[in-house]
Formats: sequence, structure tokens, C-alpha cells
Amino acid sequence: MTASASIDDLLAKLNPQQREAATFGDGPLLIVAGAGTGKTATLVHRVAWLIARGVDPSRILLLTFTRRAAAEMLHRADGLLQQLHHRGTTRVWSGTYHAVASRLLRRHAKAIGLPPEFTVHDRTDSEDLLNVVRTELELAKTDKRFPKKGTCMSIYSRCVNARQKLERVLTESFPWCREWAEELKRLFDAFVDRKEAAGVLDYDDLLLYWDALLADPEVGPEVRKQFDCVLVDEYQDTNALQADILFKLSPDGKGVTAVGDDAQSIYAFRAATVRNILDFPKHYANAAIVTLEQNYRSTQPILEATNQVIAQAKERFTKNLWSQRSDGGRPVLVHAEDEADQAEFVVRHVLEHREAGVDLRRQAVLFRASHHSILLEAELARANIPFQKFGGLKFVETAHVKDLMAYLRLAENPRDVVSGMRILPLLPGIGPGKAQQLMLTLQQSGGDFSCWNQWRPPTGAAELWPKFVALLQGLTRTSEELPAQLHRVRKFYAPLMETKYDHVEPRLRDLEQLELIASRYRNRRQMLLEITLDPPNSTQDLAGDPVLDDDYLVLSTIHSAKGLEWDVVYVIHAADGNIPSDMATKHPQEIEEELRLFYVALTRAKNHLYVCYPLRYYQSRFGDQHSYAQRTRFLPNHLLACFEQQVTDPRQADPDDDESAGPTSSTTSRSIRRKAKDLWNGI
DNA sequence: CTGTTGAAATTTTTT
DNA sequence: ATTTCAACAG
Repeated sequence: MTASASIDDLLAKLNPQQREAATFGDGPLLIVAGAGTGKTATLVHRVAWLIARGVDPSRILLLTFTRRAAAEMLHRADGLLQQLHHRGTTRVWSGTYHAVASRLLRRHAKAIGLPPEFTVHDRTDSEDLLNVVRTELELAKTDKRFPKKGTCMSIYSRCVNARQKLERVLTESFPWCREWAEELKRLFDAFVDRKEAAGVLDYDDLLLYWDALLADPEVGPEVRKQFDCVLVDEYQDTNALQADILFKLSPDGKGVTAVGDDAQSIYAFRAATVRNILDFPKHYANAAIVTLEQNYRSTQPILEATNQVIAQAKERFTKNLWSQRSDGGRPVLVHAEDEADQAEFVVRHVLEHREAGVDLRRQAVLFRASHHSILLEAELARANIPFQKFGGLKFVETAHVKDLMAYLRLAENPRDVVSGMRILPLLPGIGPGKAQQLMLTLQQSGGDFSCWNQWRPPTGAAELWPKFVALLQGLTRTSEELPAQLHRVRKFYAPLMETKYDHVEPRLRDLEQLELIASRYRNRRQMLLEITLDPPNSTQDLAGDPVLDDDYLVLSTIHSAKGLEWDVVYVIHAADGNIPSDMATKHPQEIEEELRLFYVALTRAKNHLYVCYPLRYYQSRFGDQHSYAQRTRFLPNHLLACFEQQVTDPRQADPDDDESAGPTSSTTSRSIRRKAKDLWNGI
């Protein structure tokens, strides 16, 4: 490493398109970056280039999809800047839209009449509050069923994030709820009032308030002037509201860089719209577009397959990815007998690749829905293969962790009704009714917990009540260190938890873990905020540095695999109904999104790609009731030429099965019966 | 008003 | 399999 590299030395490592993008002038600039084309490297160089050119780091805003992505990019940009002996990126504003919104809103809270101590609700908290309102309005008290809280929340969220009228959202996305339009309006009105009264913002509010902040004639210009450059990663997965925010940050597009790949837009269910990236050139009349097409990730045979898969999409920026890596064979399409057979195939090949020198952590199994990996997880455990699962329910979203956090949150913000309604009914003899009364009393006393000392608890809670009130009063004294606070809460809560839930042991460990890592946070508010805005995947993830020599296989939903890559990738359950999901085949555009999702999964692979699907799905664990699976419609016949086809070996009979003692051939009485049943059950 | 039980409906992806 | 709601006993 030379002591005095020049910026040109660093840029020399980029290809011409990447370099053009990295060193482009004021913008607006759209970088259309196909999968594996060095998008991150380009963005990293652009940040470094801007700073090296003299842009003040604190006047750069970098918006990414996860905080981890932001941290990694800034780290890499720092590496480049160090070589130039240039100051680093510490003062760059970075993070997700939501995280940046919370920082900006905290700073400008007073100007728009927002209490600076506002707390942030995650999706389930918000649903709970919506449910409180729903019960109060007695909307469920009709002969026809009112949509449940999750559905109501989705409708509300879509209105806000897609900036669409309720009627339109109902017609286009929730046609079965159309008859409830009037009730939903009342519900949402009351819901908004309740959030205001509680001093909370939810995910939707963070964006809504940021947008409003920018629209404000007083504060808006101030916030806008704060940034010279705004870079947005994964632009294909932003929604209309986020596009509005970007537009308000820089109406003429000066300093704006958007990076994305329309072919990888997979968050429409969260109101993201591929229109943001497709219409970027229309939105900013003078926009320049740089397209990155050279793929550095995958072998040419894999790319040929993925190119053909995405060629089935209707509207997109046409890219034809190519690679210089002509090594390697075609991807493999694996026909497995059933789910167990599929799991067995994956286990065997994972081990084979490890034998061949590919660490577990350089291999990944990808699937559409979190529960698709359950059987595989059992097989992996049996084969002693360590794995880490990404996506699905995160550990901070589990009931016991949410309970624990609710104590802290209520102390932080006594107006937070959801937290109160969560922890009060944990006490024996206190249900929703009394909890609501108590929260009302608390509001009237201005959030002073001592008002609860006057209350006469029911006999069941007589002993615990004074301790409970004392606990919350203690937590209000901010002098206490955070780990100590968590310790007090845990001591009080753990016994309650044990009576309330099963699987007590692992839950207790989670609570201990949480206490251990509490010292990493600056303060209580910071901990609550970070945990809701960037929920860690596991306690281990929370703890920060996983042990280096820890080798584990990656299991991940396709959504959580975004932006990542592995040497060996197994896509499992590539059967119609799973990919595309049965739940997303109503609308043609939903199917398009599922196609892109499949494309994202395939393009994660560097050297080896296996696409597996089981021929049969059993309805229950016992008996032979099963249905037939169809290969995913995204691999029609004309595409099969890109794949090598493989049928798994007949699975060896499970030693627990009584058949194993008898016949040794692969034909067993059971398999014959199965086949016979196909005659009338099959399609 | 709480806590339990049973029946009925719904079943993905996540900041 | 999980969540929601109504019915009922304490």
C-alpha cells in the first residue's frame, strides 16, 4: 500500500461505467446497477470521491436499506479516504429513511410541536394501538366480521406510504374490505388522534413527519440546506412517500444520486413502487443514467439462466448482464421426491461443498417464507451442522422481549398507552379493563406513577402492586445505569413470564442476554430507538462481534438475502404456490414481483446454484395424504436448457421406520401404496 | 371485570 | 398452527 495514493489510483480499479458514476458531477444521477455489478463499490467510491473533492462529510446524506449496509459502506469509504490521508466519514448522515427521520425529527421536534421525548412504535405496537381504538369504537360488534388489526394496519400503512386515498387502496389492494370504508375512516381518524395523545410515532409517521418537516415554510428550508448531497441506495424499494421526501430535499435534483435495480424490486407489499426508479428520468428532467452491466459475482452459465428468468418481466430498464467468469457448470434444477428428500439433498451437498473447501458461511439456503425452512432446520440439527437463520420473527419481536422493553418504554414515556396495556395485565387480577382505567389515571396525573399508590388492587395483585409502582418510579429516576434498570425489570418480570408462557428456559436466557448487552447503549432512549428501528436478528447479532472461527450455514428468506452473495446457493421450495406464493397470484403485478423475487434469489450465487422443489407435499405428518407440486412457473420449459437436471437419489428409509428392518430395495410397501394413491389423488 | 374454553377463520415477505 | 371472538364461570 503506497503512502500517497491519489484519488485516480483508487478509481483505476473501477470499470469505465463505475468510474463515470463515481465521479459524476452534481447530478441528478441514476445508477442502474444490475445484480453483482459492483453497485456498493461504486457508491463507496462516490462517497469517498465527494469527500476527497472537498464536500463536507456532515453535509452528505446516505440513505440505505439497513443500518448495516450504511455502516459497511462508510467503513469501506473510510478505507479509501485513509489511503488519501483524508479525513473520514464519521460525520456523514447515514442510515435508513426511518432512522434518519427519527434523528432529524428529534432535532427539530420543537419547531413542529412534537414532544422531543417521543417514542417510536414498531409495527406490532402500532397494531396494538389500532386494536385499542378498534375495540373502543366497537367496530367488531356487527354480524359481519370487521377486518382484523393486521389488515387494518396494512390498509392504513398503504394509504400513508403510497400517498393514496383510502377508496383507491381498498379497491386496488383490499377489495374484500371495501364495505368497511366508512368504519375504517373513523378508525384511522381516532388512531391518529391516539398516537398524538400518546406522544408516539410509528414507522409510517417517521416518514410522514419528515415529509411535513420539509414542507414547512419555516423549518423546511433549514433542513434542506443541511445537505449538499443525497445518495439513496436500493431506490427500487422506496415508496411514493420516500420519493417525495427525496424530491423535497432537492427539488431540482442537484446533488441527488439514486442507485438501484428495477429488476430487484421486491417490497411492493410495503408500498414500495418500482415506478420510483422507472420514472426517475421523468421526475428529474436533466437526469443522467449510468448502467452497470458487467457482473463480477456469478459464472456465465448462472448469468445466462438468470438473464432468461428476468427476461420474462414486462417493463424494465433493459440490461444484459455479462461476466468474464466462464468457468463452472450450469445451475442445477433438482427434482426431489418430497420435502424430506429435498432437505436431505441440501444437507448432503452442503457437506460435500464443505469437504471441497467451501466454508459453511459461504453457502446459503434461500426460501420464500420463513416457515419453509422448518424441516431443513431439524435435519441440520440432526446432522450437527450449525446454522444461522435470517428473516422471519426476530428475537426482539418475541412476546417476552417485547414485555421487558414495554417496562422501559412506559418509564420513558408514561403516555405510551400500548406499553401500559401490555404490562399491566400481566399482573394477576388486572385485565384490559382495569389496565385502561389505570392508564387514564396516569394521564390525568401528568405521568406521575405515584398516583397509582392510591389505587386499591384486587387481591390477586395485592402483593405485587406496590413493588410494581416502585419499580416504575425507580425507572423514572434517570440516574440509574441502564444495565441496572434492566436487571430490576428482569427480576420483577421473570416470575410473571414463567407463569404466562411455555418454553421458559430459552426465554429466561434471552432476558439475561438483553441485560448483558444493555451497557452497549448510550442510554435507555437510544436502546429503545435502535431496537425498534433496526431489530437485530439474534441475541448473538445484538452482542455485536460473533466469534470469528464460528462457521455456520446461512438460512435466509429471499427478502433478507437482498444485497448479499454466497459461493453456493440453494433455493428451496421452487414450486408454484411457494414461488410465486399462493398469496400473491391475484394481481398480475404481484406475480411480476414474485418473478423478481425469484430472480433476486438466483442472482445471489457466485459459483454454484441449486434450485430445488419437491414433487409431493404431504398434508399431515401421518398418512399418505399428499398433493402434487408443480415446478415454479418462472422456469417454463424453454428455460430448462439453462439448467442441468438432477433427480435426487431415493431417500434411504428412516431407521425409525419399521420398513427399514425389512426390504432393502428402494421399493417398499409404503412407496407402492403411495404410488397407487396417485392414481386417484394425482392430477 | 378477569380468565378460561371452544369454535371459527386465516395462513408471506419487513422498516 | 395461530389468532380472534364469543360464551361462561368465578
